[in-house]
Amino acid sequence: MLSGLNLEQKAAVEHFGQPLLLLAGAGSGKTKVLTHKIGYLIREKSIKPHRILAITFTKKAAQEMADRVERMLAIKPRSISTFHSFCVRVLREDIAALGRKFDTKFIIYDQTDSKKALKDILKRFNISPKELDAVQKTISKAKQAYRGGIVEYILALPFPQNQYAEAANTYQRELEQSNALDYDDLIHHTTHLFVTRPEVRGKWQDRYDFFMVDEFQDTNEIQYSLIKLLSARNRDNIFVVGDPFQTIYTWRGAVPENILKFGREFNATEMRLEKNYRSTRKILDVANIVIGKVDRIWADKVLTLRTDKEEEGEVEYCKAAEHDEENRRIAKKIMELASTKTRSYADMAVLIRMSFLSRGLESSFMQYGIPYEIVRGLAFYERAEVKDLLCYLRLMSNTRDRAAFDRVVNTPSRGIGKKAVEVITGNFKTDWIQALQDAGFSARQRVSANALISLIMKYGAMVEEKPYTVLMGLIQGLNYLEYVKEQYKEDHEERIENISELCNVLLSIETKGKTFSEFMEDNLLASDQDRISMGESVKIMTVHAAKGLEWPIVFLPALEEGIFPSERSLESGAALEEERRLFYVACTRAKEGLYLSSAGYRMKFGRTSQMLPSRYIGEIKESYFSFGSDSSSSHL
DNA sequence: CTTAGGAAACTTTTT
DNA sequence: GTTTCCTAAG
Repeated sequence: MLSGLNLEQKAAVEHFGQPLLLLAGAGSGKTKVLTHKIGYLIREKSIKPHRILAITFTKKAAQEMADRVERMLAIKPRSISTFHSFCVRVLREDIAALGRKFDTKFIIYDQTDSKKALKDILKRFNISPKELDAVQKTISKAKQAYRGGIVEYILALPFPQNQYAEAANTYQRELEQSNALDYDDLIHHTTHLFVTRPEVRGKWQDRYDFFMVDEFQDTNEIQYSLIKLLSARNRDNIFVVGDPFQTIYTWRGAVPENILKFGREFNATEMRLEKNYRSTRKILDVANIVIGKVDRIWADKVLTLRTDKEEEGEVEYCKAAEHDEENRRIAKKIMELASTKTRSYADMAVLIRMSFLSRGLESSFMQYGIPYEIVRGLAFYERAEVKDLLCYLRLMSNTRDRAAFDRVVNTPSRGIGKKAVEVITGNFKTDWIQALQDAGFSARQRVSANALISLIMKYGAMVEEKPYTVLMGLIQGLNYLEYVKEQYKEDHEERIENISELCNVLLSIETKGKTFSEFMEDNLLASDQDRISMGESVKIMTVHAAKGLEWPIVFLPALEEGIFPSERSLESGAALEEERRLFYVACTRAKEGLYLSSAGYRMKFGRTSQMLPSRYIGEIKESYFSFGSDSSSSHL
């Protein structure tokens, strides 16, 4: 269990009997430690595999850990999951104990669903839609803080946030009515359950003997509380891993100080991994230069990455006149590297600060015939035609789902517009079928409403088990393909392609015997990383999505003030610190080659504006090398 | 209630 | 350059 580990890694694996805080730098082999630790606990400490709860940041990380453990021990560990999927597991079992309208078939609202719902509510409360993001953020903050009631928490905030309390309350009631939870609710309601229902808490506490949390710097306040609650009966059997310098999620509530808090409150032993096994020397030098200056509270936690690698590796910076040229140069470099036989396209990734940057890269890669793949969120499931159809299935599966109802009720148009929907909403008692039945309509609307009702009722009973069959019937019943041809004249072929792809996906779900709800849940809890294919292609993705991953060759384009660091971060010191950490994360993804670049001019909102090279370039140049000032491309 | 057309707003980062 | 919003005619 200890073979192939260095001294520090070994010490962390063998440590037992007291909480352990492991500060693990980028590429220092922390996944190795985590998996060997699981193996060690099972083999040496006779802890049952399913009694070890390991929390990771993404499903992909969980999957990878589970695979490695399985290869090592031929045992499939069942309790490696993300915070969100762990909470889903708890709630599927015990949500009734909350004493609300939810039942175990609750659904999860994604960002779009919850934004739509909230937008509607804001109208009713005469709050400007401009404040939508602020309201959503406030609600999220209230849920993450977990100080009793959400409404009370918001009321206690300063103006104008305290004005959002009523809207927040309505939002929560609507979610409940829809049997729906948003991402924050998953964790909030679970914690609430554990706090208020000792018997539920006790049951879950007793299920586990050992706790592990990865990426601890990215936990938020409520996740910390949740872990503390869960481990209360086994306070010594907890192991957390983190790196304060890879904190890149404070904007969504991550509290890196949780690392310090954990050290204090759990009286944890602290260990470090500073030896880097990933990157060559030049790459680490660059990363260390940029991360050099950090907040004082972290002064004694600084990890300086070291390597024994003989190879120097390559770091290059290239300044192009404008973004098209930059993209062309990247494409050329990729072609050049790929032609050497030692490199394949799959060895390379382009990491970007903002997703719109992928467009230019995409068109230049297309021109050069470079196989590429843009890794991004739910793109496919967000296509209008795909979402329409899925919302029909959602509504069949859960006739309380308001977001699905709103989308479906008049798509394709059936004469039930805004006014009519208001009438229906006023009639809502138990579910949308009932509301449709009870609404007073004109004769024509009655006919369409009844058609919709019978369509939903016809398939309602079988949608879970036979989603593909239902989808096919639905497309027929709605004459949906005709509607798409009519509605989207220009690109209807592509859209029909998408629908056909959706059919394929649901067919495979149906053949595998998975239910529709399981399929939806999988998708909603998946991370960007879960959508990366193994294919022979250059991956283009955001730096955030690349966290925890590595490639031999990494390109970092658009290193310009206003892009990286981003425009919005320029006003705040804390935000700039986070940009710096993000840049550090980006650099440390590379094993052998790191290609930095910027452009002098870039298109923004369809206008060309002048750009200055990022401050990070300046810092690297200054402390690293003599640099031909006119040369457009330099080796470091 | 629907549709078409033009204006306005818009880009961080995501489980 | 693209998506969303708004208005007015049918």
